[in-house]
Amino acid sequence: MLDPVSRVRRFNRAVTSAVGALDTSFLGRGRPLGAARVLNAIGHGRSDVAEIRDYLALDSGLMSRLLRSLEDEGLIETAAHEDDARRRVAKLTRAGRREFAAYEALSNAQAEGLLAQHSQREALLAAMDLIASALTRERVALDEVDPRSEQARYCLGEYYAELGRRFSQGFDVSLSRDPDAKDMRRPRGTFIVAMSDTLPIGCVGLKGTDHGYAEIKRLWVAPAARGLRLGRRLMDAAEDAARELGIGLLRLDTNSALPEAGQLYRSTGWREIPRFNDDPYPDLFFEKRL
Amino acid sequence: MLDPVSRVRRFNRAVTSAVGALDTSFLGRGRPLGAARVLNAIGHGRSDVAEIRDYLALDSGLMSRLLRSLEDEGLIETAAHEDDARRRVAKLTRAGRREFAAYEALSNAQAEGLLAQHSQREALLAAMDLIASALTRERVALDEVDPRSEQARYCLGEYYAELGRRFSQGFDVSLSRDPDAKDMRRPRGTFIVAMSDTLPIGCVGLKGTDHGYAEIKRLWVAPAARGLRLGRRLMDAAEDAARELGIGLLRLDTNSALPEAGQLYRSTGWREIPRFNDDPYPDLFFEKRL
DNA sequence: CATTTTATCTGACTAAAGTCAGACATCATG
DNA sequence: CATGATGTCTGACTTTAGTCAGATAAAATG
Repeated sequence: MLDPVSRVRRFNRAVTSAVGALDTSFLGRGRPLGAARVLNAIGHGRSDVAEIRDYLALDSGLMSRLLRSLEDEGLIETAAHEDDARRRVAKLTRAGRREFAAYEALSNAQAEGLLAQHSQREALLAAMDLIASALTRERVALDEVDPRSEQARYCLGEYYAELGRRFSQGFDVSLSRDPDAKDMRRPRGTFIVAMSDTLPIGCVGLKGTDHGYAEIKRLWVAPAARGLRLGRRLMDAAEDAARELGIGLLRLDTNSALPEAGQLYRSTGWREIPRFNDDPYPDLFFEKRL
Repeated sequence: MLDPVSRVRRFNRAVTSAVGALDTSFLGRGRPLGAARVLNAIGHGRSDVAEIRDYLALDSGLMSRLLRSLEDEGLIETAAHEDDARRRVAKLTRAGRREFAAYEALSNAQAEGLLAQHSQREALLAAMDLIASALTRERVALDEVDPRSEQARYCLGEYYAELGRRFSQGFDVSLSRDPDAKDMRRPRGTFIVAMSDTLPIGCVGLKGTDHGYAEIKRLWVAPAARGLRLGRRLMDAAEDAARELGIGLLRLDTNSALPEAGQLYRSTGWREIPRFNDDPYPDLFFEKRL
């Protein structure tokens, strides 16, 4: 009763019935699940018919019929794709948006019901984040985004909060050398976030300088996503971007209060060098030639 | 992207596809899911046909056909129930046990695959326990068991380990007044474990004495199950058992290093009394008249 | 012991999901 | 611009799941 596999299987059973309950509530809107799923996929912004078919793993014949039935209900409209008249795009009508909103309300109610079952909400949410990150591990997308984008700002906020917790003297962004956003945009540098589904779970910045090297900044991995080797993937992506931009030398600074970071650098070809800036927070400095 | 409901829904999506993958692998054995589910229910020890039907929420007609198809495959045998010839009981044949083992292997492989996705196995397992406990909250069964049973011994082991962590001086069972198992069996007392599915997640002992009162001992709730008001449910069950046994006065001892326990007692009609034993660990003593 | 209740089974049915082959229009390529 | 590839659609089909109304036999009840 204690072995890991039984614990996972107990989790599976618990979660299966919760998921089944959502399906049942979806059926309450008088439409087969297949049609409801297509409607929801369109509502969530998937317009390309081929993409929906792929996402829901549907046969093209079945997909076609489901679209027809939604059209007959007056919930969607389809049209030929602008660039390729073989492809079709679907969008919700006014009635479709209403119906989609009703499904959204059901999903939200289920999610809230699930949360309400536990008085330690934050613990439950953290556990869910951890599991969702583990399960979607191979579907984590590394996206280059603007360092001022919502995703980037979220990651940086979490990063600063974590430094505040980990440094004995706390962390104050204004004392640190805050990189200029334009140094982390192409062609001088870039900013990469790791997205699991719709949640940012890690980031790294590549900051261009005028001193013949670029710097790696703001490497962060969400607590729920640790253990997935995401730090390494982010670093690899940043180094790839640097190579693309013709950068031959990288530097970074870090702090010995973050031992896992130092270990990552050492194991991936970085070598320690003397201090190369006067930022008060770092006490370890690394360099890597590409 | 940060609000609790989106986090829950992200978790739902992640988990749905993992669960779907198991169904798909079950289909790989060339049998519809309905039949596979019935076979597995029988394999897991459910023999009574009515019980299986109830568990899987199947119509009696459908259930009957599924049993017939498994019988035709030579995987199960059915017979009339010993005590009631209307009822049927099903059991696996030799071939059925082989086939069941194959399904078990698939389930175990899926569970292991899921675990392998995360290098921090313990963190992942703890998160799964937490979620499974929250989701099966209303299905937690309070069972009276022998204090020497496997479930009871597991709970006590966890309980002692936790005391060791929470007491600054550690905890050594041999120094404490370890209750005799026979004092926690009917008719002198009882021992109750809270079972979530197959996992014990809490316990409490009612220990009979010869001094005109009974004692509450070993109240424990697994970390993953805290916040579900399980402690209160266990105490209620223990008090109910005491009333059944004709016990009019209850006492217990606890330690101020366990503040949540003290709070529970105070809020449920217990009043503090002077020390009534010489156990070195407790420093708080309570009494409740039933 | 007659009557009612219960557990299972059978036949007849429907709905939903999924499969497959071919038709058709459009696009990409040499 | 002929040819093959691609994306969608339609018709014909099967499988799976599920429903419902009796039929039957065995308890339970008065």
